[in-house]
Amino acid sequence: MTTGDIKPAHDFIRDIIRRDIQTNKYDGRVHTRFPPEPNAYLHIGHAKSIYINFSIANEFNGLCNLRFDDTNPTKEEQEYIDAIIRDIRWLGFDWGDRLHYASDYFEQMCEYAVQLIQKGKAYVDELTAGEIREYRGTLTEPGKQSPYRERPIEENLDLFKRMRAGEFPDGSYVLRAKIDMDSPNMNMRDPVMYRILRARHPRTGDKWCIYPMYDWAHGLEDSIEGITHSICTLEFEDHRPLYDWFLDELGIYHPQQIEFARLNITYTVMSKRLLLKLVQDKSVRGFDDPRLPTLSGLRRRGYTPEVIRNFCQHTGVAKANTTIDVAFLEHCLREDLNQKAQRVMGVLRPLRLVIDNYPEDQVEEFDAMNNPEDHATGTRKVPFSRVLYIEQDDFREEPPPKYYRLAPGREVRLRYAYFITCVGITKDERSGEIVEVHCTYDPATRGGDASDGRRVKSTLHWVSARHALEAEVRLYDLPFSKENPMDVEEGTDFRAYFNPNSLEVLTSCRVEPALADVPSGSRYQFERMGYFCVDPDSSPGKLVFNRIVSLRDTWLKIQKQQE
RNA sequence: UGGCGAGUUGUGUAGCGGUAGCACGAAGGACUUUGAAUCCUUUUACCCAGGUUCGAAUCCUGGCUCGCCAGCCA
Repeated sequence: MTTGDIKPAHDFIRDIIRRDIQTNKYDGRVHTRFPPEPNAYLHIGHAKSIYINFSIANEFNGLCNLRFDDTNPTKEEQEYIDAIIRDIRWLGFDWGDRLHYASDYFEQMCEYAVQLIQKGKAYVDELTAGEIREYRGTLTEPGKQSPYRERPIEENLDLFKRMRAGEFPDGSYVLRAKIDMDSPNMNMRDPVMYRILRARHPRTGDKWCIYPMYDWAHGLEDSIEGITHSICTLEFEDHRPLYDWFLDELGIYHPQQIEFARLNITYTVMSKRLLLKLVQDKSVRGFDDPRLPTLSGLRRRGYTPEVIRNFCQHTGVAKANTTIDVAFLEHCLREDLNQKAQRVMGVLRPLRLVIDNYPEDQVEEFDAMNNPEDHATGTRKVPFSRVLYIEQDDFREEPPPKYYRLAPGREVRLRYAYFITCVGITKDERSGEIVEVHCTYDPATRGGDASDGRRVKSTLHWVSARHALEAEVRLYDLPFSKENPMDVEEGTDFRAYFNPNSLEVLTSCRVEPALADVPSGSRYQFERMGYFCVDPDSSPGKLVFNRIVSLRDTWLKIQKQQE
């Protein structure tokens, strides 16, 4: 697959928009928006929505707004506003001067509410929350009308004014739309429009003590901003008749809502509420934990914005609920990083290797390619000496079938350096653990080629013990052990499937000296091991890398087959 | 047993009355100074049953299955 290709974007949303342009429905205009509630960090599911809204606007010469849906101050915080802005910028999207807030429209919304009251289409109710729930009926039984439903218009006007003025305690009154308590659509059974809520709002402070409900506010926000296509997720499908009702009763500009299926990925959870739980119970270290599908987590892990954009583009847009295989995300990662990441040698689990016939004090430098996918990146020098570290996995005393790496008596290549042959091992007398491998090298293979045409079956990465830098490497595995962690057995919680081995910290890794001053966030391929990103915890004295993703590993597959 | 929506290979997606395509995955092979990358080959699908039609994944009818909805959350 070539995720870099430009797909002739053709999905049901773009079909609708093309049709609307042809019929001149909105004077040919296309104006979308991404409307997050600032109550949590964004995750890759949001990235899909962001991608759809911004790229559609871009494709059709339209605009896309960023609008915070800040209608519930009990859950929303400035920290989230800041994080969301940072994440969308990082993804590479720009909303120009069109950063809006639902709270900018509170006054206008109140005026609309008064209009509805005046039309006899809204009333102040004083049923308790519990009573409202009872009166609403169930999915199969119709609701009952509130005894306050037929209050005179003047009284409603007065009460609503006093609700706003702060004359009543929290929860004592609500403003409800007067629609249809018998509707088979629960959303139409006189939904609440305003509640009394004394909470400090991140932007309006204590100015308001009544706040609009999402269902009331959302359609108005889109209308006020002149949005043409209000793209949202499937669960809002049966709210659409309600938005339509509000807009039509008010007689104001009417965008078209289009719903698409939200993104799911195997072995993770894609819900703000659940991600918050993992953070709160310290299963992970924060919203930016590299195991989480949050944008800040993926960024810290080492994802590039391009990976996420490609992924979003190629997962498509549809109305059927689907779950993408996490392997596809990893594919997108490797595809991008393979092009971009500088190659380097790093040993994760070091095993001492001594070249018996190499002069004690000699040091050589070999030229290593920075990126074979991009020769313009040039080469660097890698020091070589008598004592090296190789990967523990790259030596077996008793090699299994199809194992090509180093074993007693076997010859392999050290990348860019020499052919070496294993001539012996040293074991710890007590534990029996191999502590050192002894080899001889063939000076005629300098640079890694045998002039006599001799071949070896494998090439190992290595670092010079004297020159290597110590590093910490954090290995990540899937955050959950179950394909769908939401599919919980009774009495358990999705956290029962949290993968306790999703983080493994290796503290005695060795990397080549070229990595001495790497900046936080830079990405490398440790040859044969995977892609790694410098963590913010890293410093020149104490390097810390996150493994972004391993390389595809054929040997691992062979081993699994052999089991 | 109310309403809304959705069913194309293991996964995701195309198709819009005329040979079911693409990508991921999987399996095999070529190449290889990364068991990577790259290249080649193979593999499996139209939810079911009727109907319309020369011809149906596509249109019609009926069923089945799955998702969402009973916050003063969004």
